[in-house]
Amino acid sequence: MSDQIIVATWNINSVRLRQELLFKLMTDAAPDVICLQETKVPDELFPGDLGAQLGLPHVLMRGMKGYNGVAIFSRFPITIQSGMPDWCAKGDCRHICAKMQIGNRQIMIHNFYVPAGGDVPDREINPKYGHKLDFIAEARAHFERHPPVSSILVGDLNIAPMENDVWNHKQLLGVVSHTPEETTGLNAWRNAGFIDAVRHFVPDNEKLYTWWSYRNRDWRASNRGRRLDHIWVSRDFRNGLAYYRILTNARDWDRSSDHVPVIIGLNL
DNA sequence: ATGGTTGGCCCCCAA
Repeated sequence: MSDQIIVATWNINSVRLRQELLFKLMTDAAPDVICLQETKVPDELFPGDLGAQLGLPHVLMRGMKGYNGVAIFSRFPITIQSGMPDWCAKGDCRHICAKMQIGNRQIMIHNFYVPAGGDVPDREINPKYGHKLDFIAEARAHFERHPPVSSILVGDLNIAPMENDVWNHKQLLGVVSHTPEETTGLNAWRNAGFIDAVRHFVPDNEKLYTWWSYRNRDWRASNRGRRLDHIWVSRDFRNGLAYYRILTNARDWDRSSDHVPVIIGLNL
């Protein structure tokens, strides 16, 4: 017998402002696990009973004042995995790792918020870009030293790695999120032991987006999207991949995030 | 080449 677990990832862009939208996510996708990025709230101010109200009572969070912040809501008990690296020694809140026991299987869930990287794709001029490249290089090195098993890695990775992960490949080659340095780095990280769970289902020549800028009058009409939000699974989970969903309609939810939820069903 | 919008917080920063 195999259990199926449904995992969602979403850059919610302030969990306090948009917590009501999580109930829509529950209605539409019935996830067992929700991983959030950009919660933008210190732990002591995190909405305390939100998880219980969602029916996902096991909650881990790592937040700070004003920006960054990640959280995991789960239907099943989870415990934090301690001893993870402090990426780029910044002490910021861009990663949380949970262990989950389902039956006799122990599953690891990594929730990442990769630095956006600023505007100029040159680390000499723009330290944020250097931070981003260093972050993904460290993450790659970590998973090469510790190859993932029974692991799910999700998050806003802030990189659209493939040509059809952006609305115009040539035009975005010099734009942070789609530069060759970033896409090469992200692919190397993934190849440390993961499969792109969404591209597992969707051919490379098909456009896929999870983010549309706020700076468009009509995001759906212009459709200048990028696929910045990802779900990867370790190679031992390949045969368990059951389905994926990108909740594009969430971009039209009331006061929406600029990112939409990405979901997979995984048979364990 | 530029501007466009949003959230958090304390007036400008990060995205």
